[in-house]
Amino acid sequence: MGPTTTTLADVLVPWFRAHARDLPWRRPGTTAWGVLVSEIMLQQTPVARVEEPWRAWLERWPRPSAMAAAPASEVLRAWGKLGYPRRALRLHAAAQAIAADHGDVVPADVETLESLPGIGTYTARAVAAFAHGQRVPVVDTNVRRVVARAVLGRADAGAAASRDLADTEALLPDDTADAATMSAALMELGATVCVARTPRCADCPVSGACAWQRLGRPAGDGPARKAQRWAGTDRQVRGRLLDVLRGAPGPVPAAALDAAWLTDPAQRARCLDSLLVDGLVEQLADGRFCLPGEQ
DNA sequence: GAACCGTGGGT
DNA sequence: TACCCAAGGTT
Repeated sequence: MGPTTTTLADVLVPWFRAHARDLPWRRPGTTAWGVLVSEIMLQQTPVARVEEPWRAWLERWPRPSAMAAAPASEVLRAWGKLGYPRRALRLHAAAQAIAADHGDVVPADVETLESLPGIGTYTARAVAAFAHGQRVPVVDTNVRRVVARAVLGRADAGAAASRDLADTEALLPDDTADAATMSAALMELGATVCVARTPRCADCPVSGACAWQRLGRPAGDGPARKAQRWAGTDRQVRGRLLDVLRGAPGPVPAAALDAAWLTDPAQRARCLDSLLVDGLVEQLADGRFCLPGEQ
């Protein structure tokens, strides 16, 4: 054994205990189901927009079996405008699988979690670590950015790679409980201090050990991400169509959807078809359209 | 690996 | 105003 050295975890774990935001899904007593719901809602959606819907969901559907019993239409309405509604559909399907195949208990095993709809590399490990206390690396966009800067000395994380898991696993303390806290701390640092656009290095607990800082904060290689377009995209049109159906009490005539996008009828038709393919919309025998399972 | 999938707040 | 970005997953 050589001389003991201060690790990133030695600094970040205490920092997290002192500075962590009081988010509802972090409170004692939160179930694994509650953690899973929060993780799905937080996929590409900011924390501030998730807090209220999360509370409402857990009150209405406190267990997977409760949500599994609800029609998909109600799940989509409760999802509201959180975005990417396929996430809601997959969460509904995951709840049905958990209720039917796992005794209404959210699995703790990463592989089993990954086999559920809508649960990928990140979410499976987040649930394993934050809900079940396992010592597994949890790598999201925040963690990749913190590791890129503090450890690798780069301005930004590149594209996600399989290597990310090993890079992060190396930072976890041996103690299982501390490892989960470290993962939460890395995410918290990336979300509140080591942010993408204008990092607050003056307030950073690890700036003294940061490789990017040591190198003089070199600039990145330009835009790491492609600009997201929005106006006129299929995503916008699909959003408009679904918004009509969410706002209606039941099935609507085709004309109601036509009115939602007059700019380009061909695009509107194509988007409606893709929503049908995705299972986000259904058509009744009488020609009207509705949310799935509604009738 | 890249494109696609919503929505809205921050700068 | 435009553009950036957000606790990703699936194809």
